Amino acid sequence: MDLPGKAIHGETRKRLLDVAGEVFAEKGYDRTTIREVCRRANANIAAVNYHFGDKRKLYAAAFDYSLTCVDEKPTPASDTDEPAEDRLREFTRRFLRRLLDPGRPSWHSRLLAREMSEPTGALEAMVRREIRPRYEVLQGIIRELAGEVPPRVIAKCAASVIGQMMHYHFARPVLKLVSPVYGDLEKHVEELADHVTRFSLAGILAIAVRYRK
Amino acid sequence: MDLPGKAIHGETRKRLLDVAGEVFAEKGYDRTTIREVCRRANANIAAVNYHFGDKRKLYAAAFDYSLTCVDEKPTPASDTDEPAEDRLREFTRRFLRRLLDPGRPSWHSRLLAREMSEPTGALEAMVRREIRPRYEVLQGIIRELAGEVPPRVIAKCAASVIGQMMHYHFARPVLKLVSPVYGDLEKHVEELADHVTRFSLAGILAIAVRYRK
Amino acid sequence: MDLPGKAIHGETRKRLLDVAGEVFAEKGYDRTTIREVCRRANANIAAVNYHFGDKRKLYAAAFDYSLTCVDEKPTPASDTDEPAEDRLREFTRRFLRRLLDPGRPSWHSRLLAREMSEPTGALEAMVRREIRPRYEVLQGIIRELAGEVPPRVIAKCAASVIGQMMHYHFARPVLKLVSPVYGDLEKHVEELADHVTRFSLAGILAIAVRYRK
Amino acid sequence: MDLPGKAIHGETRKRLLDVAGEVFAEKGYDRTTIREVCRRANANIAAVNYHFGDKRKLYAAAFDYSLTCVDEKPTPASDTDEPAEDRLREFTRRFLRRLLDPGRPSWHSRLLAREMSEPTGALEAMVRREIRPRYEVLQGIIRELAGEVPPRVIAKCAASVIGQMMHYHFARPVLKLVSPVYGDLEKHVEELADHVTRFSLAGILAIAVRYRK
DNA sequence: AATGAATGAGCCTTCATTCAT
DNA sequence: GATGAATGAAGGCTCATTCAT
Repeated sequence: MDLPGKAIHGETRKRLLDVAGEVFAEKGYDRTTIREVCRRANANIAAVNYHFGDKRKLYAAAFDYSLTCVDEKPTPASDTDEPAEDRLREFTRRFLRRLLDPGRPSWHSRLLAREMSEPTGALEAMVRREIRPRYEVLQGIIRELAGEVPPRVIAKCAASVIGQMMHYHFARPVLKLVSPVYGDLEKHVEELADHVTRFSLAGILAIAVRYRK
Repeated sequence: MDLPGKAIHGETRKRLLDVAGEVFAEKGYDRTTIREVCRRANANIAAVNYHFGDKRKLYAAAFDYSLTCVDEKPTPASDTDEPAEDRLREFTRRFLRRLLDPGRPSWHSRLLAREMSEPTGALEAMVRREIRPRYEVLQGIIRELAGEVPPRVIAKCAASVIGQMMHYHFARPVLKLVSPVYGDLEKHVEELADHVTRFSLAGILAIAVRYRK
Repeated sequence: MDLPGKAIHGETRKRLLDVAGEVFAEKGYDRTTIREVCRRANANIAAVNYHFGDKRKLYAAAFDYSLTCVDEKPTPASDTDEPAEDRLREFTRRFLRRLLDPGRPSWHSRLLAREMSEPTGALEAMVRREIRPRYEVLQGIIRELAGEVPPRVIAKCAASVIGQMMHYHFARPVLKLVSPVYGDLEKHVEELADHVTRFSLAGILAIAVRYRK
Repeated sequence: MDLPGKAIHGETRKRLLDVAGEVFAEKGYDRTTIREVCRRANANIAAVNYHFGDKRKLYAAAFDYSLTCVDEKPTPASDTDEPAEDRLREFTRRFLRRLLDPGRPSWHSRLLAREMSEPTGALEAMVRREIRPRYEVLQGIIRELAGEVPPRVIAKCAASVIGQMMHYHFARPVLKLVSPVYGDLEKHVEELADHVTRFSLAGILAIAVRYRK
């Protein structure tokens, strides 16, 4: 007998995961209630504890799941033999597109943003699987551009590149209040990518020149 | 002899404000309980209601108070006739010092960070009073460096400069996980300021050159 | 062996309803705490929220439940072909018995009394289901006694009959203070019913005679 | 120096009393907060406790004060040598006028109504000073109409007369729901007084006749 | 006589969690 | 595998009241 709302065996867990990602991203960990998650997932109130143990573990699972969902290869820009400059441009374009494009399942990056400003312990896996690889790709590019410079300098340059882009994500509400220009800017991803690329390119080279003999 | 729980008339409100700032910054809005604030402020549980009305208003007041507490003048770098390059250096140094120096009452900037990632409505005043003036100072410096370029370009450069620095604040937990280098870096404010200045200087000039005839 | 606090599945709701009726009737809405209701119902403090949503809805449910509990048929006096006079006597007897008999679950009528003096919105259903039918029965009897008189006159007579009886309920504390006689009277339901019947019969006929040609 | 809102010495107490009567009548004892009373009386939050001791005593004082405020003589209908029938008419007219006339300071009777349905202990004085005298006047009239009948019978008749009238006060919300006719009726005090007089007159005489030899 | 600050008790509500089925 | 009933801990808030001035 098929009761309405009764899903296929084992489907509940997946639905829970999907909904949890959205809700956690939307409201943050604390403001999210497992009641709402269960309701939106059309599941029983006890389902979370049944499938995941408790709220925290649901969060961890949702977070982890949000990573495996990302189909896009994170490192395609590195293993080519294009010039480093082009690869930098490609890197920023991809990064910003992913960060700002409204078409994407935004809850993924929002989840990340939340996790960054209030880490719950689920961050580590994410860094290992998502963030660090990107940093490494970027550092590879920078190394090629800068030549023989200490790793510390590479690190600073990488942070400078990423920081410029992340700013448009994190400071979004502030930027909009600072000037209407920024409200408009976030819609022009390509323009931003171009700006960041040029700005960073010059920056990297200027830094590097000090370490050349 | 000062018995706990019985302070000088009118002191409680101030104590509440101080403690609230710390706790809100430390735990975020939701995880903060007015019970804890009151306990740490050595005040009665009803004191918040009496002095501020409710939790949200206490938050707003603490936030606002955290702004008025900042004694440092926000715009000393602009009204000199030093070369723009030096003023940029001075700007980044001040900014980073304020952002990262552990000696400062950290809850001020943490409060800001929280407000940025989950705005509660108290953000607007802060932008008007704190953020925007700084952006304007910075944009003044950039304009001087870049010469005749569209305001939109100035805006992008300003975001690039600020973004580099804010990244060390916002992404702190992530950076530490990415590489131990970053954990060390945040202790060397002067070094970072120097890096950001050089990197940005080159970036700004490179961007500007495209708009020169 | 029945451990307290762990009753048969689904029993709690009913127990809550029963106790709530009593307590609300005894203390009024405001003075009633859900804590006490839960304690007396041997239920957890959160049970009210779980089963009814909140205090107000518990009240509404208890009120409604108190209506469905009344097993006695409200209209047996009307569908006979006894003389109208006898039916009036039967009506008042039933009414007063129900109003004053200490053997009955008093919280039912006390709940009604409370609702009358400070309506909470639950009154409408009660009027529709309990009060109006009785008024209509009574008006039927009066119409038969009075003959062709305007509906407005019927209405006034009905109010006069009911009012006499309700007075013993509502003004009970006052009446006892006015004279000890009243303290005694409320125990003699049959005597009161007889009095009200005779008094009203004469009243109705006296009123009616003015409208006869 | 005269601060605005600063009243003449000793005025506060009186203002408090006035406001308290209104608010208690409007909201009932529990729903009334000392804060609101003080605010509306333009007095300090501690004024109630200062002048009256506590909330309950304020209520008692306001209740008592509401009695002394009634300028109208309660017993003018008795000391004439008009025929008893006319005096009954006059009694009901006064009673209903006072009960229903919207022009009067309604909080007086509302306070009484509240006190009747949930006595707080302030009722006794009121009965002694206000209610009992009226009952005695009415019983005098009835005695004159009924002749030699037992006091108990007089008492029942008095309750029948008063009950008819009080019903329009107490059951007002119910009556309006039962039929729109009642909503209209309460505006026609004279008509109601006439009805009650005729109805009661006949009732009293019919009761009395059984005790005549 | 009167005040504003401060108190402590207690209420309703909400939440994550667990139990019995 | 999954559910609905039931729990207990705690949180925000409100209120009458008192204290020091």
